[in-house]
This record gives sequence, structure tokens and C-alpha cells, in this order.
Amino acid sequence: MEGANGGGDGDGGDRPWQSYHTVYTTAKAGMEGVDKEKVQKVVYEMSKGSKYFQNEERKEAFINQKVQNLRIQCAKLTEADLVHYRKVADRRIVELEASRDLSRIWLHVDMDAFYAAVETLSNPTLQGKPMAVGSMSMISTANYEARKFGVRAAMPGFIARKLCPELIFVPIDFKKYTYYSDLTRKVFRIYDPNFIAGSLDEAYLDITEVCKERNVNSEEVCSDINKPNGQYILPNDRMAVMTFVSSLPIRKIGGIGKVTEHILKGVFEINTCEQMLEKSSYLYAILSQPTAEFFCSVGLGLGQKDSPQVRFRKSISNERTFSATEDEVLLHKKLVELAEMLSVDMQKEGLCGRTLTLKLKTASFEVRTRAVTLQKYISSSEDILKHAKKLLKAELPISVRLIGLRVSQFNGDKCSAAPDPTQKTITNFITSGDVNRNCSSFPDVADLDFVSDAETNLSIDNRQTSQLDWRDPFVGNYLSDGDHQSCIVQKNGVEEVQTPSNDATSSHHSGFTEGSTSFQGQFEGINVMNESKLREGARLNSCCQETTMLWLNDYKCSLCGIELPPSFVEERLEHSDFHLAEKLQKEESRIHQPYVPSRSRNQKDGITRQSKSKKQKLSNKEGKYTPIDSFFVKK
DNA sequence: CTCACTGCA
DNA sequence: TCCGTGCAGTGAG
Repeated sequence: MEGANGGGDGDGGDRPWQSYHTVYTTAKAGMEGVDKEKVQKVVYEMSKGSKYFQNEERKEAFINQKVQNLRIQCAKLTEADLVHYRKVADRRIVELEASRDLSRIWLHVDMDAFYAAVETLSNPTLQGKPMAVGSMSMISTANYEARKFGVRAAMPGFIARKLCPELIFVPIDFKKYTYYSDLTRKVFRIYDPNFIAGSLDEAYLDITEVCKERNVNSEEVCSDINKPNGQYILPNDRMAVMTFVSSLPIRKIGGIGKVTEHILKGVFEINTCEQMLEKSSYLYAILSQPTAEFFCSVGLGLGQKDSPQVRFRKSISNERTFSATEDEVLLHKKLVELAEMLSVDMQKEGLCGRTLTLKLKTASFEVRTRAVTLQKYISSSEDILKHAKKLLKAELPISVRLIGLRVSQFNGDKCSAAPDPTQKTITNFITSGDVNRNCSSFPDVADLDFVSDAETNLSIDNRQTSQLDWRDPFVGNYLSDGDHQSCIVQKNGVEEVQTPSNDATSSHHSGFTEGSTSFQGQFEGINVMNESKLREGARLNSCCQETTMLWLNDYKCSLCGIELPPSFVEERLEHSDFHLAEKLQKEESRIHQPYVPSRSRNQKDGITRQSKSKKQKLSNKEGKYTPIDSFFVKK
């Protein structure tokens, strides 16, 4: 093997900025015309010399060293070794191929700049202006106008501002995004009650049955569900998949990030998925078996194996960044706060765990974790604090900028909700909710059954809430939105569709020596196949039912008057989908009470949380998926 | 088990 | 002035 040429590896000579690898130079939607060189230069100039930067350099040097080591290992492989590993790899590839399953049709939905889109919706004056959701220290997402300047998610705000001085910053408001996300999920649930929610703005739907029911193929569905922009159809035949995958840059694959890409390129000269297969003997020779296997399945365009199913959380944690300090009193105070927050979160979900991990980030950005595993399961803030203090004390003369606490090793039976069959749907609802839930600062679906005492204490007076129903997703700034009627259908940029993919592969892979990842996302577009998802005749029926409700004289839409003869089956379905979405949204806003401008409302968070929980409870009372039909009862 | 580290949204 | 948070997961020791 020669000439590593790790793709853009700078030499650090006269163009030092080229050697500073950041995550935000990767091509993203809306960043096609960006002058990458210029952006990189600005980022470099803004970062250079900082503690953060120095730490990045340290890490990068370490990785480079690893690349060197692996290259040496490769070079040491004998001819016999290579013959052997060729066989090993080929055999596995055949097995993997045999496991390919093209029978399911998956729809992957990914909303464009979701947070930014929502913010624009509630403040239309943002329309057309470069805007980012986030703060000076971190940006969560940027709209397309901002992306033209190279501004993007995960970039610190002060750098973004340098790139785009007129950039408008909007503080992050999860409540708002959760609200809109829930709207979209109601629609997803119609098509696949068991859809997998990746995050607030992302979902995977198994639409195999819908297609069958409506007697359409994925292509038709795609254009059916989404008129305009951005869908991509990957046919479920092997050749199409292989072609798609072959030229795909490895970085597009879920689970392959900056470091893995660097190693794959630097050590194996792998740049595309196709090359994973070509180099598979080296992969098996040098890397762990699961890791090699993962890469091979990527090369074959196979998805992950196990259906994401009802996966219980394995840990719960919180962490906060602050200006670095070594003041022990201050650090202790932070620890107390974290312990209390964590305890509240745990009780909300009925969790008890026996491993406590303390995380510290030093003033120089070095991360350190320290853990204890106890005999007994804990969840109270006192217990957490007691052990956390010990862990911290052991590190003590130290200057830190972040403290975090994590509890894991849960008590399976008693604390975590038992999989009671009657609760199954709701459990699904919760778990499919967010794999990664965010800040504890806003309520999430998991609250509904566990409104704890602690939570009650937060609200000022929960009696009045039951009357008033102050739920309003937009506690935020900005105008209201008489307009949020129209958002959903057009806003959710359904992006793409479909495909096969299979089982095979052990769903995990690893990162080389240390790192790894989760391989949940796969490619954007290639998807998971999972065995049987239960069928939902009921769901489809409800669709059809309400369709007939809508058509006066079997001809005219009772809601908007549009005329569509019975023979226009697909058009009708689509039309009713439209009204469904619209209706859901109206319903939602109605329940959520008329919008009250924020200045006139003085309720505290606790109240909002209360009522939100209540609402969730109501709408799920039946234990079925959302009572879709109820939305079609004319009021 | 512990710890460092990757990756993802 | 200035680079986050919460989760899953791997693998070496």
C-alpha cells in the first residue's frame, strides 16, 4: 500500500488552515456553492490558538499516529495472510448477500432545517434572511440563506457570525419543535403506526402495506405523498442498490464520522462504499470482526439487522458547561444541581441504577470520566450526590468547564416500566418518541404517566391549570401564528423513499481500536429491513372511512368543495391526506388554546408542563394510536 | 467493570 | 468574551 493521501490532508505548511479538520466542512444540503476554502480559513482564524483548538490538534495528532500504526500493520501482512483473509472476507460477503431482503418498502422522512423552518413559521419576518437557531457558543441548525455563507449546524455562533455578520440568531425552543414534530408524527402514524422516530425531524416508515393496500409501487407513493421537492427513490432491486452504493462517499453512511472516514481513507484508501468490498480482506485482517463486517455490509448496501423495536434506555445523564473554575465550592454547587435534576428525571421515568459516572471536562477540553458501581440501586438526589461527591473529590485540584452525571445499569424489573401488554402502544409511543431526548428543560412524552411529586412542586398552582389549559407551544418570542394552519403539509419536506435492505450484519460495528458508533442511521436513504411489523388493517380502514366522509355525493369534497370523481382514487387519497394533516393541525392548535402573546402571559413553566402532560394523557387514553378518526368528526 | 473515544441528532 | 447536550456503543485493560 502506498500513498496514503488521506484526501485533503494538509501538510500544515503554507496553508495551515487546510490541516484543521472540522466537522462542518462536509457538504450539506444547501452548501453547494459555498467557497469551502474561504470558510475553512475563517474557521481556522477564529479557532487558532484557543484551548479548544489545541485540544483538537492533540486529538488529531493522536489519530494520525494511529493511522500510521495501522498502515504498518497492513504492510506487514504476508501473501499467505492476504490469501487467507480474502477467503474469510469472501465467505462472509456471500453470507451477507444471502441475507439481503428486498421485500420491504421504507420511507425515510427528513425535514429540511427543521428548527429553522419552525422558527420562520412563528416569525415570518425571518423569511429569506440568514438565520440560525442557537447561541453564540453553538448553532443547532441554520436556514438555507445562512448556509450560503458556510454557516451550519454544530458550528459555534461566534464563528458563524464572522462568516455572516448579518446572521440572525434565534434561541432554541424545543417546546416549539416538539409541538410541530408531534403533528408530523400523527401523520406518520397513519401510514405506519410503528414508525421509527429518529429525532424530532426524522422518521422511518415501513410503508410496504400501504403500498400493497393502495396497489401502488414506491414510485407512485413517493410522488403521491409529496408533490414537490426532494424525494429520492431507490428501487428495491439489487442492482439499483449496488449502483447507488458504489459511488457513495463513505462519510454519507450513518456511523462513519470524521475519524472513521479519516482512518478508512488514510489506512485503506477507501473512499467509496464500493471500495469497502475491494479492500475487505484488509479490513478483516486488520480490524475487529464486527467492524469489518459492518463495512462489508455497507459495501453491499445492506441495512441493519434488528428492527429497532422497543428499546429501553440504558442510561440517563445530564451535563452542563460553564466558565472554567477550580473553586471547589462552586463545583460542589454545580454537582448538587446536577444531582437534583438527574434525580427528578429518573423519577419521572421510574428509573433506578447502580452505576454512577462523573464526567469532567477540564479547562483544556480534556474529558475525563470516573465511575462507581454500587451494590444497591439508587435514584434519589442524596444518593447520587453522595457518590458523585466522592468521585469528584478524588480529582480535586482541577479546573473544569463541564460537569456531568450519568446513571446506568438500571434495575430491570421494578423501576423501569414493565412491558405490560396493555401499555404496549403507549410504550411504543414513548420509545419511538425520541431516541435521544433533549434537555430536561422541556417536557417530553415520557412525562405522561409519571408526573412526579417533584414536578408537581414546580407548578405554581396546578388547580388552575386544569381549568385553563394553558398549553401553548410558543411560549417563545415572536408573533404568533395565525398561520400555523398551513404548515404541516408543505413544511415537512418528505425527502425520499424506499428501498430494501436487509438484515445481515450484526447491527453494530465498531470503530477500530477505540471508537465506534451505532449504525442506526445507515445511509440517508438506504434502510432497514425488519421482519414483520404488525399489520394495521384498522389503520387503513380509518383512512378509507374518512375518505368517504369527505366526499359529498361521492364527488365533491365536503371541506373545500373540490370535485374529484370516484375514479380518481389516488388523487382522492392524497386529497384526504391533505385535509387530514390540516385538520390535525387545527385540532392541535385548538386544543392548545388560542395563542396569547407572550407578554400577556405570566404562567410559569410548571404550568405549561402540567397541562401538556395532561393533554398527552388524554389523547392516548384509548391506548390505540392516536384516534385519528376523531379528527374527522365535524365539530 | 472502567475509561476513553466515536458518532448522531 | 467565544466551541453544547444526551444518548448508544466498542474495545482495551
